[in-house]
Amino acid sequence: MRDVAERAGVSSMTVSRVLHGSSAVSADAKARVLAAVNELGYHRNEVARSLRLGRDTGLVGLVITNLANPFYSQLAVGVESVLTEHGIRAVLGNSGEDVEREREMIRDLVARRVDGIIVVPAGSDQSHLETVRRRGTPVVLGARPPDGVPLDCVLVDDFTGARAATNRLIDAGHQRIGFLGLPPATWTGSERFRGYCAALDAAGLPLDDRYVRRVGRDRGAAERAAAELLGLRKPPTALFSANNRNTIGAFRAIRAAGADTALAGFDDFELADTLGLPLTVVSYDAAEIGRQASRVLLSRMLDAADGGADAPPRRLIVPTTLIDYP
Amino acid sequence: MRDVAERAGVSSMTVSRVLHGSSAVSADAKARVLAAVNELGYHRNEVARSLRLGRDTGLVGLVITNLANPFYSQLAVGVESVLTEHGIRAVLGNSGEDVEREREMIRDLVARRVDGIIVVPAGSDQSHLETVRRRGTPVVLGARPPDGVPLDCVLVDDFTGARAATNRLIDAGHQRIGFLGLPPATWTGSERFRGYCAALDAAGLPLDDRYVRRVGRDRGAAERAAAELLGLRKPPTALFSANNRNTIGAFRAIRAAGADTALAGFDDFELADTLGLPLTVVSYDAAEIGRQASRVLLSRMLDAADGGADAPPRRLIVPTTLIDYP
DNA sequence: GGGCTGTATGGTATCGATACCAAGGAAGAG
DNA sequence: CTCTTCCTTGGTATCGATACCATACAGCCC
Repeated sequence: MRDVAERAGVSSMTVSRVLHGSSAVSADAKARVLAAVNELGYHRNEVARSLRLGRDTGLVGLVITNLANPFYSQLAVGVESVLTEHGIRAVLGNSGEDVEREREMIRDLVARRVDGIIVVPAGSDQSHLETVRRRGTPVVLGARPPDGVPLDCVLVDDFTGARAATNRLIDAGHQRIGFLGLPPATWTGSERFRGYCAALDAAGLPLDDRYVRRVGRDRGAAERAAAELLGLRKPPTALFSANNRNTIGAFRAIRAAGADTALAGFDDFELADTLGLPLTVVSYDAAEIGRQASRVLLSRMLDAADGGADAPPRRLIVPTTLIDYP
Repeated sequence: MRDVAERAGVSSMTVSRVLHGSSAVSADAKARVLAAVNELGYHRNEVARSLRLGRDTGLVGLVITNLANPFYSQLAVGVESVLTEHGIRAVLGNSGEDVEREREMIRDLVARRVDGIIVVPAGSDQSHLETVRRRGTPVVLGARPPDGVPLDCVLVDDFTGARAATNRLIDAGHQRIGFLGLPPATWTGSERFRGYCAALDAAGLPLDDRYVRRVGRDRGAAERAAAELLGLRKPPTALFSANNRNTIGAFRAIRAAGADTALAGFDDFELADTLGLPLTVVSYDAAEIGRQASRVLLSRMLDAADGGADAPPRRLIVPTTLIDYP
């Protein structure tokens, strides 16, 4: 910057004013400064700027449990797109569902003085996130709810989506509908099961424990569980599966058994239209979770910069839609 | 830091030394400092540190063309995993295959004084990347080769993979093998076509232009092109498709036609084993590209810190393997 | 012309951590 | 006992940009 000032024949203050664009500078000086900037290919040093301002690094932390999962990578795309519009960059962290790694990453991001953090929390202990927020760095949760701490979050409408998919099966005349899903300890697993139950209940159908299997995220386990359901003396005529891995497992079991069991599942996936069986999926825009989380975070960052009020935590819900294949 | 120094009854220099861990500090002072750090929950301000050092922000830029594509998100996972081992974080940019956005992002990353940049270049004009490198910020290309500039890169072995897949078809006795692929202007498109040609050539089979279709990345277009090939008077008995979208399009066309055309394709994909037709795919570890790119970048960063030598650009190749489904 | 307002510009201190130099103190050698 | 040497510690300047205050000068009114 000193070089630019010297070349333009002004002081570094004038250069700063031109680049920052705040106070009045004569047209003449401004032109000379801009010319010098161009000639020297000068960039303002953002590190020094941040240090002086004591805030506004223009960086936001993004901690995700598993970036290789298309759901989360789309969420990241949504985050990146909104932040970029505001001249902010995301600093990436992949926690691999490990709370300890998440904790370290958050600690590191705070040391780097990021202006805010978006995190898909790996576990139910979120005390470190609340600590960070209380110290003045806004935190927004994506895809999973806060647990005992007052944090903003953006969630998929798991309950409504699961209920709608189950209703689609009920409307088609099915009365014995199996459930293939995640352990109830996870938010998503519990909400989707709740939607399934609510649909049965509203239709006056009984909830039969023999038709309910919790298998985790593993495709093979889902396939075996679905095969078991199909092998019952009085098998379900339809299955609702609570995520795409389970849906694929169920699909394989149905095809292997040569059954004509109807299938509906949470999560769209790329080849859903190519499998060759009728299939209903609950679809939603994963990037939208990221976009909304970013917008909430940006507004919190503005509040924080104004020394602002501690508004109560917000909970935003991204809607789902049903898609029927083929 | 001043607070910590005061509480521990030492100067800020001693605190710095304890945290940085370089010079000798008495066990007594060290203990008092660490206690004070714990009590106050102090983190070193990385912004100030970077400014003082004039380098070593501990940040690396990662500019990707399309993070929503599983190939690139896995590449990002590989990058992140290696960088994290070294206490470095990735700053994310999603260029959307737009050279202008890429250029702006690179400019921004330089202003933020990142220690290095990994980029999947969006276009053939890479002059801005070379400019950055010459100014002292190491740059490594992922998944696409440098074009007229001496940059390091990590590539998939497109040629060998395509040749091996085509050979698999030839070994099965096929003599009329169609090609479904990307426009030759892209590196990947050209290399994979070259592999296909080399396999035919080595087997003494003629290259027949009527069996070659370039369709881009669109699945529908691939499906139509494959249907055309199958509808020829003397249709190919096997198809090689140059990426997973094309493979899926070809699969749909084959199934729709009720043909028993053999199929081999570049890129593995999640449901390849569930489609129910025999299929050979060229598989590779996308995360490995990211890991290798990170390692090359780290070694360049060390060189740069040592004021080091300008070693000639390196080109690393990630191998492929054939997988036969089912 | 004196005093006043307002604009354009420069000087200086500062953000927080660290490099460099200097100095205090203890231990060991002669 | 003194001198040297090592070990530990503190003071000060510095990285680059900006907030704040001060200053210089032009234009205006009475």
